[in-house]
Amino acid sequence: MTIRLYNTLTREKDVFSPIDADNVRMYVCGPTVYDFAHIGNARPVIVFDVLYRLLRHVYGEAHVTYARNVTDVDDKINDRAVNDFPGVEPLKAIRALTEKTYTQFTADITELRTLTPTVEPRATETIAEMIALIDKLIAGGHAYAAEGHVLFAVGSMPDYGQLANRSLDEMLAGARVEVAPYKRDAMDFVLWKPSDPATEPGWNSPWGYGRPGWHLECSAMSWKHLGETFDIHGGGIDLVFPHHENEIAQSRCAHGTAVMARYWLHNGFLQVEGEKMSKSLGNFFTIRDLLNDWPGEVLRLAMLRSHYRQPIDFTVKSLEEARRTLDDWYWFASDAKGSGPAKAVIEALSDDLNTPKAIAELHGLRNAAQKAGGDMAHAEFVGSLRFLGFLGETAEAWAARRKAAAGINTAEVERLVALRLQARNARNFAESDRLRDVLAEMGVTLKDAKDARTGRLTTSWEVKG
RNA sequence: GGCCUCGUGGCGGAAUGGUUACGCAGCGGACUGCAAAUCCGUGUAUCCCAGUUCGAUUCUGGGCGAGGCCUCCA
Repeated sequence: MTIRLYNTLTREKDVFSPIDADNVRMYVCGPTVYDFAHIGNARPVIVFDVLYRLLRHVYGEAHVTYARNVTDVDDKINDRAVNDFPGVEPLKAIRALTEKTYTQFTADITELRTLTPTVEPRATETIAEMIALIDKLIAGGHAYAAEGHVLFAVGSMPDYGQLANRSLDEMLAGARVEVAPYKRDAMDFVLWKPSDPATEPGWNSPWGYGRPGWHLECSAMSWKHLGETFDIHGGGIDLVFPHHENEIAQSRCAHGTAVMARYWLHNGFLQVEGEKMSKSLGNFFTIRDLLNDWPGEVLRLAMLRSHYRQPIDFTVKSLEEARRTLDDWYWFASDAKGSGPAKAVIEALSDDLNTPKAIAELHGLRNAAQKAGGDMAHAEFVGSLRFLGFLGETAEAWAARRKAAAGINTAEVERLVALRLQARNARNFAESDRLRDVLAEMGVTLKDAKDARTGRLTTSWEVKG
């Protein structure tokens, strides 16, 4: 199976060929854990989860290493920690905050049916590697210390700007950065900055008590867990510049390598109801908010209905459609045993993670199973769904969610359903229709059928949205 | 100002140098006391202009429109 991936580095769909097929390595920029994760944060988590699943399928579960970092030191975290834990020593305060938010994050994305990465390194546990990286950069003439800071010298790297496809001159022309007086070049970025021991977290270093720059964290964590060069680096498209560009600069210059990662993948942005999500517009949703109203699999399906590089417009309508689809899939699959994923699904995913096409294949498998009615077709449909992270619960549990959400009193509903069936059998249609309306009012949908053997009328019910 | 995406039916959303998926909604039919659910079937689209070509939605150029990045951001 040939996997093709759109590589930001080459601006083309490249054939994926791992450095070591026995150990395929992928790094994805994870969350900065200072608050609840929002639905935009969920996109890369879901997208790269699908890629992880595909790689495991193709190369074997034991042969893929997926690292997704946790940024647990950052100025936003510091500010929040000072606020939430006044009087607590800074390092302890940020740990308390990040421990809490990281736990929330994990709980949220678990509901999105994402697999746990092989390793989830924390920045604060990778400080030694960061200092070692800075040492290497200074020794190689790629960084310099100035006024308690250590800065990366972009001028020391001839092809800086390769990922963003931008030259230094172009960047300077449009730059809106304030230039600190101690910078040699306006585009130089910070690797290490001084901390006030009283109010800011910090660590001892050869350049004084301080903390790492954001970009450095990912270079250190990927190095520690995946090596100097690895296969895939992922993240949101907004990270291309400066974050990923700077990671590349740090890692390549420190290790003297031609590439940091061979394939750079970036997911598109998410909008909400046609507008950029922001707190001021009032369309800001955390994953937790949405999970209160929608099952995680609905969010997951709604997300995968768009190709990962396209912008996605997250709307209530799209969630409703996704829920309808999953209702049908759960109902139709009805806990059948699954086989492995269908070849067509794997092929769709192998073409730069074409999840919309993969979903179309799922519909095709469902309809084929409908027509064929055989276990084989059913098994492939179910197996493909499971492979993509759906059908994570029983059909009964899925239906129960709906009942719980609608506040259904099961005993009362069944009493009314029985009464209606009685009226109907007595051909008292006025009464049976009245009861049907009462039930509809409660959100209950009835399904009438005839028992094939006895010829008796039967009624089952469910909650539909 | 610089860099980069994108523009497909009512909506979402793939693909393709020639026959344009799939889902939702709509419509018709079966079933039903009538419905619903379910099943079967079905209409509708490639932003505009020019070029290349036997043929373009697809390639090239221009235009118009939408969005992103260049600053913390998934």
